Amino acid sequence: MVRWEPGARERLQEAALDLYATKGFEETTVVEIAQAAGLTERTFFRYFADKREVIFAGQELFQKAFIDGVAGAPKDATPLETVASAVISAADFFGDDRRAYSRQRSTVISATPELQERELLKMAALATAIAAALDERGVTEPAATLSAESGVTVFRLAFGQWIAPGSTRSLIDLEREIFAELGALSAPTKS
Amino acid sequence: MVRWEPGARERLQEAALDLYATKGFEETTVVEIAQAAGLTERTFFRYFADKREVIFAGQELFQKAFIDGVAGAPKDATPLETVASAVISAADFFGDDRRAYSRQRSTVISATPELQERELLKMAALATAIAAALDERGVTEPAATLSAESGVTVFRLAFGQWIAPGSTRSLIDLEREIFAELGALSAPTKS
DNA sequence: ACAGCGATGACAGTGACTGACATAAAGGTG
DNA sequence: CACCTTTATGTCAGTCACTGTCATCGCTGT
Repeated sequence: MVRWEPGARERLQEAALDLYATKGFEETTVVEIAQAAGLTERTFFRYFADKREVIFAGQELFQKAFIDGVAGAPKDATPLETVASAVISAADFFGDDRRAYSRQRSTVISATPELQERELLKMAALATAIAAALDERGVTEPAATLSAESGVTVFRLAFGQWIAPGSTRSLIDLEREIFAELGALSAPTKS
Repeated sequence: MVRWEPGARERLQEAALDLYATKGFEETTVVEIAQAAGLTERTFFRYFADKREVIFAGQELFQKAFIDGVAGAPKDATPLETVASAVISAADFFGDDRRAYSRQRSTVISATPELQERELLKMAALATAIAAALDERGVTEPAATLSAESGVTVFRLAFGQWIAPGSTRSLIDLEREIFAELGALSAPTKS
């Protein structure tokens, strides 16, 4: 096996993120991305459904980790405990090495409503998949959806703190902390 | 005051929903919507930022009801109770008279990923606004966001049941029921 | 009558995205 | 090695969402 040459897909992804970060999403044309990758516009659209999707490709493994985490949770766990265990186990995907990349990517998304919409759609799909996995385990609605959505929200909050400037704690720690707060929400009023 | 003539904005909204429902969103062009309303494409874009937005215009009052509901909740309520009270009070917006319309609108949205994205963005904005209102009341993060997101999720689930075919119960009832399930989620494991 | 103003139309332009077809490189089969 | 098939890419034309600019039309107050 010779040295790894990045394929067209990888070159397009890198060029796109780079241009979105430097010029801005709207100011970047697909033609520019394609040229930067040494390809044509038409080829771009053979790899990615649209201009937004190039930022979100390759999250299937990460989403699969969530689902597997649900399936692998202890059988006697409550729905929320199940989701917590899945969310925490999926955090392995985000080690310190990915922090800088995640930061750049999130900065671009935060700056672009169009990309935020797409991210919300991905998260909604993730929540739906988690709810379905809970269903497999016998959790009924609406508990399944409620737990799944809560878990995704915790993940998003933890992820936001994880990539915050100056943050140095691990994603797992942050998730655990926020899950604890979630549990405290339904606690009786302190009197 | 003479008889009410629907203005350009209303005609566009009605024509758009009608066409989206009958022909489908992607198959409908903005020119068609404008023609159906007796206007031109250019005028459409003077009233709505894009082809999706025409379906979502006029939700400001409804979102305002949520925020006011948060501000008007009893001072000794927990964050989750506060949000529940807000969500429940905002349900007044959806009486039985709006059910048929809401159904048609939701059917169109469910059939169109592009519209789902926009709806998710609106819901995310609503959750952010609710969290900010909680902040005003002294609720700290991440409890504020967690509560707000939970409340919005409950609303979405209840709304989904409210417009389900054959459904006849009131939105408020459905919301109460699902909030109860949410509270039960963090209950100790039944042993 | 006229000046100003708000709503609309007309028109040209950009850029995302698609379908159809051509081409070229890579690999297997006789 | 000639041949065929597959796969990746380029080319081109076309549609449609969306924008900037300028013209026009009708109303309103003076």
